[in-house]
Amino acid sequence: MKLKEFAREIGLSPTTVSRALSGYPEVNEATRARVMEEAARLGYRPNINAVRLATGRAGAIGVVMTKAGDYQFSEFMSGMADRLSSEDIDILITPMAEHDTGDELQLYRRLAESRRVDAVVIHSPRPRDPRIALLHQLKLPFIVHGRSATEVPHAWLDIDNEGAIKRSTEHLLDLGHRRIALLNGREGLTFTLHRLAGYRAALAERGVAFDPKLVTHGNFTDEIGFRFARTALEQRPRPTAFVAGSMMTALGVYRAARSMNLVIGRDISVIAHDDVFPYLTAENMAPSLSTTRSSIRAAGSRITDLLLQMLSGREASDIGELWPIELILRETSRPAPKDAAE
Amino acid sequence: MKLKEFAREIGLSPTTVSRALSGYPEVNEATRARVMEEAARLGYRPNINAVRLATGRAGAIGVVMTKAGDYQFSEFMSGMADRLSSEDIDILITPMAEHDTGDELQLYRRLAESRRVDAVVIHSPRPRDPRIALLHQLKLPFIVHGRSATEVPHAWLDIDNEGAIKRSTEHLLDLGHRRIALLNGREGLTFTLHRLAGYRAALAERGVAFDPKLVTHGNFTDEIGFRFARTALEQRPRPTAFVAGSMMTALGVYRAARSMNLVIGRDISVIAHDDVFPYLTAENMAPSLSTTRSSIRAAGSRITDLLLQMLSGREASDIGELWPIELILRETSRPAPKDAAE
DNA sequence: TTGAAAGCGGTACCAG
DNA sequence: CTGGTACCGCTTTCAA
Repeated sequence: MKLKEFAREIGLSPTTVSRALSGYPEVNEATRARVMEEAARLGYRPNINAVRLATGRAGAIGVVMTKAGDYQFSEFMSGMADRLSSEDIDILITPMAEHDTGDELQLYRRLAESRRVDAVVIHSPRPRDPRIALLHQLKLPFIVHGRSATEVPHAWLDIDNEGAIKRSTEHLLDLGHRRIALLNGREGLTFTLHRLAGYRAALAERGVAFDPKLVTHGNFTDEIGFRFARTALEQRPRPTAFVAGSMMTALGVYRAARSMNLVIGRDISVIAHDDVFPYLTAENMAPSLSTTRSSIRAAGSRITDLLLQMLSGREASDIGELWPIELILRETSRPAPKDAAE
Repeated sequence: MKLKEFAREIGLSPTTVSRALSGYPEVNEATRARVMEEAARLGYRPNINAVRLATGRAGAIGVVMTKAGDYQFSEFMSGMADRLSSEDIDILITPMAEHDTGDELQLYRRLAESRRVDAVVIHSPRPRDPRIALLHQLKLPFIVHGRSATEVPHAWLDIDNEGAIKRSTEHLLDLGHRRIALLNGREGLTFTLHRLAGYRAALAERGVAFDPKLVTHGNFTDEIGFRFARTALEQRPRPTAFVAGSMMTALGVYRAARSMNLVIGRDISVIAHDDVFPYLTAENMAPSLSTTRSSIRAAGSRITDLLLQMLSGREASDIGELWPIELILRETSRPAPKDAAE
């Protein structure tokens, strides 16, 4: 059923019906009530594409999906979905094709020009991220999940990566550890740099020398966690503690330690960052894993909320949230073994 | 720039331009080439919402996202994205609100009536899944990821869950195991029933009695894997092998075994189903995990492909693919310990 | 508070 | 092979 038919059916003009259904103030309340009721009864629903053409709104928030599978992605999406379930807005996933890899900007440009989305979320920013300048220039509203040092004003939400890793490192130092390895994220990303900064700051404060051999960069996979931990543990003197970037890398560290007959929580301490997953929890690891934790799902929800605010007129430059991280001590953060103190 | 302007600019009618750009056959090739070129030069792009209104096509494939986070989701999505990256079709995620939980059908009905998607993917079907009848009736093209016993004709793609679990179980029986525990999926879902059938069939063939205490149902989380394995391993005689529904439950089984000082691959065998994740791999577990494997990403890709075929006219009832599963033996499937043979 | 009518930006039928 | 034009279904001035 279309608007015209429906309007005729209930003896009103399309105009009034449209206004009643869209919540315009100038409609008599009694009329509105009747329209709503009749719409429900007769099953009238506006054609979304017509609405979009007429209003120019797309009714969707865009997310670009990189080809690399990412286990955090679905949690973030769930968070977005939580917030959007009460709105008439969808999430539009734009696949990033292989050939876009070299030219990611082109993808964002097309997305903006196609007007398929009202706003987008930018993930994994770099300190000077060209996507930010581009979207700003194209005037497509966006929010950055993470942070960037670019001078273009923009909305962002980030967790305190520097503080989190600093705190983990400090805690391990307090426990007497001196050789602490860091499993960092992919090189060049802002959060990776922040984590490194937190790590170095903690060492510097305690007068512990920074050793680049104790730091690695890469994706958050068990494989990388394992390989790096193996290599690190083969050094002499070997590290007595690891700061792991994710639960997956922590699993790799566990495995490396076991494969060398080292006991996590005794010979080796570990503190990992936990994005909070429903299917893999730090409490349930053996031994239970000490973590800095922050729900990526909550971030997805809040980011969506902020984006909706921007679509209602809030200034992007007003928006910037830095979420603190809690350090949760469990069984894997223990005093450094005496014999390893050199 | 809009079609009219662009057409005037290059001295052609909107009609011809539209046809040239959309690949209609009746356009002179020279004209088409020129139009394409000029469009690129002048940056003309059709307004997607106008196209959708005029054609009635939505340009998107829908996926309903349940509130529960699911670590397989993003891999499946990646697969879809792989296939769609060469098409002008997006993925539309519809959040399932809390209040839809009791009435999921309503959500699909709204999705269909809103015409926001051209087709949808149905996940986690049940033997008599009402969504299938509904979408069939609403004439929204769809494909089922999994299987359903409903008589309504429909397209589907599934992996051979029954065969996979049967094979795992048989293999363990061949190795001398007699008390084999099964960590199954959520109750009521088709794949859960299929897996149970495979398990029971293998036992029956070998004349091993079925013991319901050795079977559990639930989400694929490390937590559930741990809890069930603990309980099972406290029984006397205890199980000597586990067939785990996922990598995550397998992690729980590992932990349970360790917590009881049992050695996986010696005291306890494990074969799990692996959906193939880039960040957590069976080879890299310690000990390396024997699995039945099947890429959920490949399934996402193929399902999308089939959906596109349906949108081009292929009959839904023609489509049904059952993917075989390979059993990959690694270190966790070993002969049953002698002393456990009773 | 309500209604008439002109867009929104394309597509596709019908002529030529 | 190209063009004129009536839609697609809703929103939003403008007028009453």
